[in-house]
Amino acid sequence: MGTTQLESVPEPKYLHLKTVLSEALDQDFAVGEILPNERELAARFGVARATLRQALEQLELEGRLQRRRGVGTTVAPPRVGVDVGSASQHSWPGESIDGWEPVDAAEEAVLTPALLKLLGSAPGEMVLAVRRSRVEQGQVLAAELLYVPASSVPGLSAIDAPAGPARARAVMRELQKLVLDGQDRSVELGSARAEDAKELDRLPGAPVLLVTTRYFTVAGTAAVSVATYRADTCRLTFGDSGDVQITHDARVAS
Amino acid sequence: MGTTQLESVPEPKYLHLKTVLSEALDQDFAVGEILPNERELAARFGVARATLRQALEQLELEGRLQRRRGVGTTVAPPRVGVDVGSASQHSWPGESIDGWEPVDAAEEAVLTPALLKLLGSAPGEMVLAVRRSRVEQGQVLAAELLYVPASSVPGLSAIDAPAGPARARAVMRELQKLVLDGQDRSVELGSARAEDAKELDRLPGAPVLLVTTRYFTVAGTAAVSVATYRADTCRLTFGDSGDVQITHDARVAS
DNA sequence: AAGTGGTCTAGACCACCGT
DNA sequence: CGGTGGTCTAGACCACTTG
Repeated sequence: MGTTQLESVPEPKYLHLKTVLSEALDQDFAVGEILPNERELAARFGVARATLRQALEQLELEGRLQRRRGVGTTVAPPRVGVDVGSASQHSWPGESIDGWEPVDAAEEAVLTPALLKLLGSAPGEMVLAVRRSRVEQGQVLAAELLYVPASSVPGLSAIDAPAGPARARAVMRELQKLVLDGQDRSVELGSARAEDAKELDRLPGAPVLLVTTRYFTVAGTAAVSVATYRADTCRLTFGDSGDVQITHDARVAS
Repeated sequence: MGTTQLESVPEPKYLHLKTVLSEALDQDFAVGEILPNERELAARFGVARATLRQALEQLELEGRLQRRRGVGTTVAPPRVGVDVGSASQHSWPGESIDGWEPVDAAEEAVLTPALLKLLGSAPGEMVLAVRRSRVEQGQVLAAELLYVPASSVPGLSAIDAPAGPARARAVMRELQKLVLDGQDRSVELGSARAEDAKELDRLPGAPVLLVTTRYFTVAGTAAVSVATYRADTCRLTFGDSGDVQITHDARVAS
């Protein structure tokens, strides 16, 4: 008798904290609003900073918060719906106006075994790598590496544009002359390599969605794209009628 | 003078640790093999356990490791390619034999504002919720909640199967009589709710891939599915020729 | 009971951003 | 410069699995 056992399975502190914070975000904060700093929040809830951070981390993972070193923690807007192309269409990305910006093209292309397998090309064969980034409303949403075996695009050797965006654009133009026969795509969770992290304005190791696409012509695999999307801000859509909108009913900060 | 500045931008310890471990996994360990425990690993690398854990956490996130409380940390097999349906097909999931197992069906259906919006149905309307789980090779890969407005399926009220799998199966049968007019899909990162976590044999908060699908008939939105996939073990494929295989060249443990 | 990973603490210092 | 989030430490205890 006496002691009431409220929770037979006591919830970890950071999980409880997370739900409490989550509700507070819905009720007491507006999008863009800045939260009290971590030390103060921790004190307010009577936990160590590490515990508080564990809760914040998950909320950021879910796209509810945005944390920036030296600045603070702000309430994130609902995730952007990013169209990744309906699988029924089969088109090179960037054919219509959709935010893909060519960055550079290199001939080296560091090929992992996994990539070689995807390309289905002989080892030692020349493979171009085109770097592009997907920008929307001034924010970089994704960084892409497009691997193109030289053999799949005849006109490739004639390109003499200087390194940089111009060269990348030239490669894309050549590529888009090919008639696509099909494509397949896969999505998985990853963490940003240092290089991509910088491009995405995140810290290395930040969670990202890895979208791997193979482009086929009748001749075989014409190219493989590996696109790295910010997992915190992006919701990938595969719409055939793609106006899916999940909106939090949060007011906009003044 | 004297001190050589080796790294102008010193890499965080846990990141360096991660790459070291990653290489060790490729070279010195076989899939399924069990690693030394965290305390020993930390000591071996001369770091605090928390730091070691930060590295392990990311490797698990990338699907390289699997950690189980009370057991240990093992080398994970390459991610399973899980077909999520080609967007060009438009079929109810589970029409062919694909691992979806009905679990239960309830009439309550806790509807968040976001879900209501997705369903496009009037608030207060009756909405059924069908629980299913996707099992492959004895492992639960995903947990799904299928929301079905009663109004979209005429035969629904006639179902009198007892609660449990039988009831869920009956609802699915009714549903599959409807002719689909289209569907759209979105994928985003989330963390497992306690309920789903249990189903997926993970801890609450574990990273998951949230696949939201809307099914349309000519009459409008017929159903909305929210599927929660284990992000650590699953690679979602949207293949039209779906044999994408990214394999680590790791040997299988004896 | 012993051993594992999971949670939590109270501190310290560092890297970065703004003023 | 002061304030923010990011990294790191050395401990402690808890929850879980297995023999």
